[in-house]
Amino acid sequence: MPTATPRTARDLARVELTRAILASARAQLAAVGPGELSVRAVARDVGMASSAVYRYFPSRDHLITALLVECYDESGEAVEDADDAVPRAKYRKRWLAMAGAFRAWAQTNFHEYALLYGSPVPGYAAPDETIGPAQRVPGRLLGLMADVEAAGLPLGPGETSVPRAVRASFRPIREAYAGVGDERMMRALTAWATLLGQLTLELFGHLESGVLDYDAHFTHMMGRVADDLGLP
Amino acid sequence: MPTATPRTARDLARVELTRAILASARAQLAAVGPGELSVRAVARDVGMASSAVYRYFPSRDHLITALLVECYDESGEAVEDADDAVPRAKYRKRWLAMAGAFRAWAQTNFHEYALLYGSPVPGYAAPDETIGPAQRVPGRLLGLMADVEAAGLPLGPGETSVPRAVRASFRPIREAYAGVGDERMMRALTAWATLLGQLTLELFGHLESGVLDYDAHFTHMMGRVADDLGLP
DNA sequence: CCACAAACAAGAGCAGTGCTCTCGTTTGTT
DNA sequence: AACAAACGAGAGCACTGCTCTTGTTTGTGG
Repeated sequence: MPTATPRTARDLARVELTRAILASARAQLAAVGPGELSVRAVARDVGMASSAVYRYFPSRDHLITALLVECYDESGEAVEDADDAVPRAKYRKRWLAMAGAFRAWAQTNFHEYALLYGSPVPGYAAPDETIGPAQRVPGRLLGLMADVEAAGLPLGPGETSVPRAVRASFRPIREAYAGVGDERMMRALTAWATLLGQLTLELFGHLESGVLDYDAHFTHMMGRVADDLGLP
Repeated sequence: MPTATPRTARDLARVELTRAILASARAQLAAVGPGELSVRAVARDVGMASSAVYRYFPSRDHLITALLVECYDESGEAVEDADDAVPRAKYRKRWLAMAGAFRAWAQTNFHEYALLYGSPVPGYAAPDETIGPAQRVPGRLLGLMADVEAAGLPLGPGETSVPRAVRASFRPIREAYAGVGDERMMRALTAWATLLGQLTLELFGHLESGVLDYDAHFTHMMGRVADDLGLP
């Protein structure tokens, strides 16, 4: 929802300052992590009293919400760009490009990744305005699945039947991505879980004494996931 | 490393109070999440000045470390118990039991799960004493793999060759679980990522508007992972 | 042009935090 | 009995999110 065009100088100053506050908060996020984000530090950074910041963001949680959508959008755009840079019919390459782009974004934006996919910030319930941006990344992955399905590509071996209860369970997703079959949908959801789990393991240090070459490990694992997804 | 048997009354009081402090912190963790854990609140709870707590835990981080090992051990014990309750040769059932027990522990100990597998606590580097307990859960999963390998069970279809670089990359794990082949090891690591990723998605609310029946979804997904692991 | 209300910025203040320092007391050992 | 170590409590520092009050700036309707 784009803000109405600022008519008065005050309106302009408001959007400018809002942007500056958000930018400062984002810069801090690069250094300290979501829980340590300090409104007072942001205020010092943009050069005003801490109480003045509350004119623009009524609470710290509102600031975090803004950061949340910004980061969801940023990561979403990163994987969309990566997807768009690959010919539409090169399905496997698209998947690998998206997974790689997502990982690259997470690596260079560690605290932002933690904000999005790590522990939820305490006492904070994500408002509805975040669910749209939050679904950009998994949405693109399912978009790839829809393309594959439309192309009539066969699934790999190991076709398990999806029980009725499970099928009914992800009906909300099914409706948003009609055309993707149950089996493929189930594999796509598993792929998303694997991708996120692997990134969590890697970035949060759970493989520290077990895996040496994260790049090779990740690439190979995503290739296996591509196999499971039936991407040629 | 068990503490030396307390000889004097003071030593006894010390282990008692240390336990009480840890218990209070753990109780708070059930309510508020790792980042909100307050030393002062713990002090109030056990009925002493906040400064006195620092005689037992030199910093908040040390307290968190103690909670970390306690929770790693607790979750590890939960999956070990689940594993032990199933006949050794019922491999598939063992996997499903472990995954289910791990999920159950995570569900009933949300903040503890967030502490272990969510965003790392800021400015905190997990000391070496945590890596042992941290590997109990994935260790048991790999233990199952070793059993399967020893039984000579074949792997399912889709045998991908593990590149040399990847094979060399998880050499530390290979050495700890000798006997597990590269292919099976790689699948086990993928299974672990999938399990953790799915739990993260589910518990941290990323499936909120997409999946309705978490139980059915999880059980089915873990069954698919069992297929991939070649568990009959 | 002027009055008026809304938006704004700043400062003080509240209740809370992790942590340190000091002080007097208790405890165990020599 | 003497002494050092461990202990508990309190005050204090620097910090946090947030609120309230005060005085100023800005845009607008008469």
